[in-house]
Amino acid sequence: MRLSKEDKARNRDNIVESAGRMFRTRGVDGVGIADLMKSAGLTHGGFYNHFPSKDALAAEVCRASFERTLGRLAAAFDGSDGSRTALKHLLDDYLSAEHRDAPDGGCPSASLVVDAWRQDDQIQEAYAEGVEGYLTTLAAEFSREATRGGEELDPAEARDRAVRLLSGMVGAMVLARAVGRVAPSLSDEILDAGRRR
Amino acid sequence: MRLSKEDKARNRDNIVESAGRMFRTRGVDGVGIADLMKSAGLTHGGFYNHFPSKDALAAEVCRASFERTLGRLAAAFDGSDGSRTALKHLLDDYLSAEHRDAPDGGCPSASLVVDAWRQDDQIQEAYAEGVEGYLTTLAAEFSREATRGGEELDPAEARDRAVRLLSGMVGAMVLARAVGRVAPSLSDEILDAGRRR
DNA sequence: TGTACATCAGTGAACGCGCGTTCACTGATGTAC
DNA sequence: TGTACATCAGTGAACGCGCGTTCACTGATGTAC
Repeated sequence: MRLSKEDKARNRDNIVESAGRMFRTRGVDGVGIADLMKSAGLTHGGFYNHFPSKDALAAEVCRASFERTLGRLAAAFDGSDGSRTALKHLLDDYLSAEHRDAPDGGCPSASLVVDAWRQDDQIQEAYAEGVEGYLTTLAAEFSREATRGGEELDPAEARDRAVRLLSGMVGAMVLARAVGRVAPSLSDEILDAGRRR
Repeated sequence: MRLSKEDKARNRDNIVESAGRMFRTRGVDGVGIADLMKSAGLTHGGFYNHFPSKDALAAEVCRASFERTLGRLAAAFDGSDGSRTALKHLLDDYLSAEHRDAPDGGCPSASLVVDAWRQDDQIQEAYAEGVEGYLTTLAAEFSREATRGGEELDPAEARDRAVRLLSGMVGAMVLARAVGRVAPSLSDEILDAGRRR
């Protein structure tokens, strides 16, 4: 029962979408092909009509996740009204209990960081591109806010701050998740301290 | 061929030691019982004479790794000569290329952070205790340095700084590792920016 | 536009492999007398 | 202190399971004429 091109494309999107949610929650190793195809409403055998391997899917998922969150980030910066800096707003959203407890729709920098380290290079490639995108966007916003405040900001310094901000956010998030089930108050404390940055 | 108690204890120590190195490098899921027993000079069947399960070993490894690195940290703080703050020295050591490239002897906060998140609660328990130990030690050193400098430091503020320092270090390290193979210069940049903190 | 045929997305069984765990066995160690 | 027996650490085969991947098959879609 061959499907139309539109149906096939929709199925492919569904696979990437649900794999994206599952990989971010359980890690690439924590989700089987059968799991993820079932969650997309299909059976496991058809997987290879869409992707050459699980690693290739993971790389695509990484790309797609970064693309979406980067888009949201850029939109938030563009729509910023200046009453409160957009970067402060980002920090509060990022280091929230909601984000910690729902990795599936959240930032791939934090949820896929170890998969990028330990899995295939394809995934690391997509991950590194995503991180670079984040840094560029963050550095631009640092510069924009400085300019708006009438200050001068060396581009290298803006970049430096972007790197430290991302490191701090990712570190706080992975730590908060790593103690979340057994030490919830420590986990909250880590998020709180990060927000007071 | 039953072994003496001393031999058995030595074997057990060897297992914890080599599992510690392997888990930190490849993750708990990345190392099989057979692998790790072989690396300790034994065959896989004997594993269960020492540990009730792989998760139990992982928790023990987590405890042992934190204990050792915490001991080193405390010793470094005690032996500090004050010519350069001990915390600055820690930051330089921690965010070095050597530490990034050799996770096996390094800080478990960074290398086991995702295992603590996604694996069994036993591991998370040991991990959370280790993090708590780090934070206590770091906060005490913040207070000590402030006192030495003739300043007043609110304990809550010292603790806050400790949390942010650890988040920043762990975040920079996991990010640097996550892009290290495909984007070595970005990886170096992340470590450099963290050290300039 | 209609027809005949090739293509190919999805299905579900199967393959081969590695994993965590169990088990019967061996023989040196520890212990009761 | 010496002896006889129980204990138990290590060995390596085996078990059961789930995984990534392959494959023969089905039948609707796409296409050549």
